This record gives sequence, structure tokens and C-alpha cells, in this order.
Amino acid sequence: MPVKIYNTLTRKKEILKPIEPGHIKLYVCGITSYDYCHIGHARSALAFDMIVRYLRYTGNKVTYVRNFTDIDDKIIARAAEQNSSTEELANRFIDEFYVDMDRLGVDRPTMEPKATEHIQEMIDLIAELIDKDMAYPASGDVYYSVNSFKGYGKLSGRNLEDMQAGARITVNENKTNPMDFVLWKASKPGEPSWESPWGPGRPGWHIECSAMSRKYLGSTFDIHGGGQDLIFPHHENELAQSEGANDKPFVNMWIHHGFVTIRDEKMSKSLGNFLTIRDILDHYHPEVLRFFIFSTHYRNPLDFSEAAMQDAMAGLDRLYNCIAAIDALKAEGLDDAVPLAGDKDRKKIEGLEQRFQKAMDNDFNTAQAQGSLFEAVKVMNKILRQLPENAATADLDLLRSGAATVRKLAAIMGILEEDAASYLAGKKAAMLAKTDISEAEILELIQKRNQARKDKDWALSDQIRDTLLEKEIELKDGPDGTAWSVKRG
RNA sequence: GGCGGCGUAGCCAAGCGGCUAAGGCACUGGUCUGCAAAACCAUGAUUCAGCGGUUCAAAUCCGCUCGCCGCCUCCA
Repeated sequence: MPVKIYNTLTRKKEILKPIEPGHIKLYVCGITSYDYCHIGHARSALAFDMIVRYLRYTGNKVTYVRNFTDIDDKIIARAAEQNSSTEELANRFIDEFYVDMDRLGVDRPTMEPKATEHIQEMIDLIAELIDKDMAYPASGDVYYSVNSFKGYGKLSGRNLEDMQAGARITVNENKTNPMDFVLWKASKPGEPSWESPWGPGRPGWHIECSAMSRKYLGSTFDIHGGGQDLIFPHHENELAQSEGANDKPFVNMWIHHGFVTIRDEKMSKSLGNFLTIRDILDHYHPEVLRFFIFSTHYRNPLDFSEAAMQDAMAGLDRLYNCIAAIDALKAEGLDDAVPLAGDKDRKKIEGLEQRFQKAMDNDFNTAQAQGSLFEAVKVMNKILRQLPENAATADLDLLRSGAATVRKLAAIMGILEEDAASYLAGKKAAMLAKTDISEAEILELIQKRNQARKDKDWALSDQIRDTLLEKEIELKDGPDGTAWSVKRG
């Protein structure tokens, strides 16, 4: 089945047809490394991680390039503040980025070029644009002439007149047209700089991606991705540079994901309402964050809140509980027993993969795909609940293959990747650590209470239970004794 | 001001012209229990911001109104 993707350029969902059949080339704008990453960066990394995993799952080879912007104004400013070199600062936050990505279980892209290692490619590209009269040097800077590119504005759906009308652009006398943007920036004294035909300086932000994508993926490639805030000016300018220089379509499809918001406002450094990835990971299992992020379609805004994370945690637990129960099933079944699962149940479980694919093929609809997982889990839970001591082999097989499929598909979103029993145990231990009672004390009180229950001393029994409850410990009396858990929330 | 998006049950969230409008969380009822809790099961929108229109048929297409958000400056 074909994968359909919403293409920002055409504003339509289109069937993905790789230029080279079976091999998809993807470029994503990575971070500017001058600070810790926030949840918005996590959403970006996770969205494309999921997209790449799904495209590979459908049998494609994917070459995934994600760059690092390791030289720009912010890095220079921050390095100056911290009395460090730009290189030191950028590399430090690249390392911190990897710490976060590893904790989130994000797969590494095929290639991760750094801007500072591709200055020559950028200079070459700028020279080509100057040769074609699409760019001009001025006082050590080089500018791209937007009037020289007919398609300028086609990605963001704007035209030059409108943009100039609502202009909030600082006046720059070097520019011929106020909308022209910088390709090469002359360096001020003390700033890091590279030699160029136009004097010492550094590249503009947009040219980096044009140069690096061309080097690793060619003049035309399949998909270019990033956050919605990059559509203009960054991607618009990249497109103008690349198509201007190469005279070929730059990319076939543009994928842009939505923002993470807090109280419905965009999370951003300037608003100061951001939470770093490690803030979140200190309080939540990485899979909870993944589950939360994939509970909304990637193009829609995603509002972060504690309540939403609690919901996500509860949902993830539900999936893990089902898997754990199936893992714990006794090995042997009765071959001649009548199976509990009816045709409808069987179809629901066996049709899971198809429904999941249908959701994902439709512009990576992870929210719907999660729904298909829950539908299968619901049926499996129903069977599990009714399962007799000596279950039919057919039922056991159905449950086990169902659980295996759930895990396989969930892995595309990077969830249910832990052993279910250890996830649940780990979670319990983590929660216990936050209470002021030890497991030994709990077990002792449980023993006391069970003696009281044996004596039918319900008052004492209830009192012990209430005492534990005050310490956030809940009890569960079952046929095999009394189990305990830490209260949620 | 220009461009774009969103508004679906208490909350979150799918649905993109036609089966009973997915799913999760919460609530309520049930199974279980000495009573509970947990877990599991069941239940909820005659209706998709409002008003018009197109169509045999609309949450889905078109127009208008109201509300919210984003981009137009570095930004995932």
C-alpha cells in the first residue's frame, strides 16, 4: 500500500514515489547547538524517527541526513557570555543533544553533517549563485537576490509584494531589495571566520542546508523536513538557493510538523515557557513522552501539561499490562480444548497490522495507529479474563502472536520496547523511591494485616490498609495473597 | 495588515462525501472482595463552534460570523 504524505509545497496529500525506487532520501534541519533541547526539539526528532522507522518497516531503504548548525549569531553570543570558543560551546551542546536522544531511544540518522565542516561547499554554492547573477557581494557580505528567482514564495504561499507590505525588516543599506537575505556574512573583529573570495566571514544559516543536502543527497531528493516555523524564511530561502543554483527541483515533498504548546502558546526560548527534555525525563519514562507525542498527529499542535502526561502514562500502562499478562501465561495449552476466541475476536487481532498500516499510510497518523493497538488489546484482555486454568492452545497462540504484533508495531513509535514485566517492576520501584516507606515495612504490615484478616478482625485490617494508603501504598487482595502498588498521581 | 491552521462527548484525540462518529483518560454500573483498592468488562456525542449553501447524501465541500493559535524577526 502506498504511503501518502501531506506536502507543504502543494498543500495536498500525495503518494510518496521515491526518485530511486525503494530508496528514500530525507533531509531534516537539526538543531543550532547552543543550549539544552526542549520538548519541541524532542517532537521534531521523534516525529522523523517514527517516519524513518515506518518507511523502513514498509521495505524502503532510507538515507536520513540531519545537520547540526554549529556556527551562527546565537552561538557566538552565548560563547562570548560563557568565555568559551564557539567550537567548544557548539560541541558541548551536541554532546548534550546526544545524551537526550539516547535517553529517548532516537535512532541516529545516516549522516549528521556539521556546518563548520562544509564551509567550502557553501562557498562554492555561493560562487555559483553570483556567477548566475542571483547573488551579489556588498561590503564583505553576500546577498541572495530574491527578485532573481521566479518561484520565490511558493513554499510558504506568499508573494514578495505582500511580504514587503507587512515588512518588519530592519533596514540594511547593503541590500538591493529589503527581502534579500544573507548568504555570507563578513565577520567582525574577534568573531570566528573563514577565508572566502569576499573576505573573511561565515555562512548564512540558509546556505548551510542547501550545501549539505546537495553534497549528501544530490540536487533533487525526496523529502525535506522540519518544524512549521522553518517554512519561512528558512526553507523558502533554501529552496530559492538550491533551485537557483541547480536549475532542478530541490525536493519533491516537504514535511513540517506542528509545535509543542503550553497552555496553547508556542513553547519557545523567547517566551521562556519551555521545558527541557531532561526536565521531563527526570519525571517520566521516555516511552511516556513518546506515547504522548504520538497521541496527536504530527502536524497538529500538541499541548503539553502534567495531566496530558498522566493520561499518556495510564494509556501506556494499559498496553504494558496486557503484554505482561500474556508473557506470564503458562506455556502449555490443551490442543483439543474449545477456543474462547470467536471469529470476530480473531479477526480483530489478526487484522491489527493491516489497520495499523492503513493509519500510518495516511500521512503517519500515529494517533489512529495507537487506537488500533488499543482495539487489539481490548479483545486480548477480554480473552485473558475468561481464560481457564487449562487454556486451549489456539487461544494461547492467538494471544501470543497478537502480543508479538502489538510489540512489533509499537516499536515504530518506540514504545513497548522494554520487557513488560521489567517495565512494570521498574516503574513500581521508581514510584516507591518517592514514598517514605520501604518494601520491607510494607511487607511486614501486609503480613500483620493478613493475620488480622484471618482472625476476621476487620477493624485492625482496615486500619493497616488505611495507614499504608496514607503512605501512597495501595493493597490488592488476590487468590495468591496480597499484592501492593504505589498510588498513581 | 498579509499568509496559514484549528474549533468533534467532562478532558485529550481520530475521522478528509455514504456502514451504528475510532481510541485513550476521567465518571458511572458490573465482575472480584469481609468491605475496599487494583485489574478487567460495560456504558456515553441523534451529533461534530454558529448560520446559510451545494448534494440523493456533509463533521467531512463552499460562503459568512464568532472564538483560539501560528508564521511574516532567531526559533523545532
